[in-house]
Amino acid sequence: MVVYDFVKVFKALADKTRQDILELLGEEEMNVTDICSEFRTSQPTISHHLQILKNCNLVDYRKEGKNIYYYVKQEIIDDVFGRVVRKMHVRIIEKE
Amino acid sequence: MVVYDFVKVFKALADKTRQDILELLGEEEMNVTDICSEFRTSQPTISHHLQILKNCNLVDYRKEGKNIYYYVKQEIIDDVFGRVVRKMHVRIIEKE
DNA sequence: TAGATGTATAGATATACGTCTATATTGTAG
DNA sequence: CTACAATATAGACGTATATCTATACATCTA
Repeated sequence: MVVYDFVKVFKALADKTRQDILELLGEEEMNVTDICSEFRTSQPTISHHLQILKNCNLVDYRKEGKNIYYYVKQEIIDDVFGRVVRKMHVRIIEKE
Repeated sequence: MVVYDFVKVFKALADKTRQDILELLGEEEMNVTDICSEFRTSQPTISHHLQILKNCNLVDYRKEGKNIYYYVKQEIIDDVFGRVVRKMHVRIIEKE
């Protein structure tokens, strides 16, 4: 059974840039250069954010030539938030 | 319509002590002294954490004499996580 | 009204974090 | 092999955060 460090996960989510990156990657995988072009932040900073998201297992990457494509690990997102939702007794209301 | 600052909320959740406080309060409301007795942290520090949770609307309090009882605002938790779950396309798996 | 109890605020301090520039690393193509 | 393109790492810097002690504020009770 996988054990999550919820503090680590929430810390990763507690930054606007990383939230935006996750939202971007939620649509489709992207390489670092393309991700960077969506922000006014330097490439090394984006790289740093990607490492943080990777460190808590929310994203992963695959290499293709000199490009590195990052993508969301949806099973992990599902699992983590499933646990959070149960732990916090969240009632998910369906959106009309 | 309420607009949440998700960064603020996740920052509030990105601390073990605050997660533990929320879990405690998830069971039943508690006054500050009783909350403190569950931690090895000073009372001012606990007070500080409670203010942070209060600031992002995850908890509220009621006064009763010289005691202040803090409690979880479950509707907010439900609403916030409902939004997060939709935004991140989370599939909640029912636990067997 | 004094003292005691419960809680918050102020101020100090150490550590963590987000950002940048400079540079290293990896991979491709001439 | 060299030059360029894509990405990561190193190191510096300012700000934010978690914690503490001391103290203020609020409320009850004798």
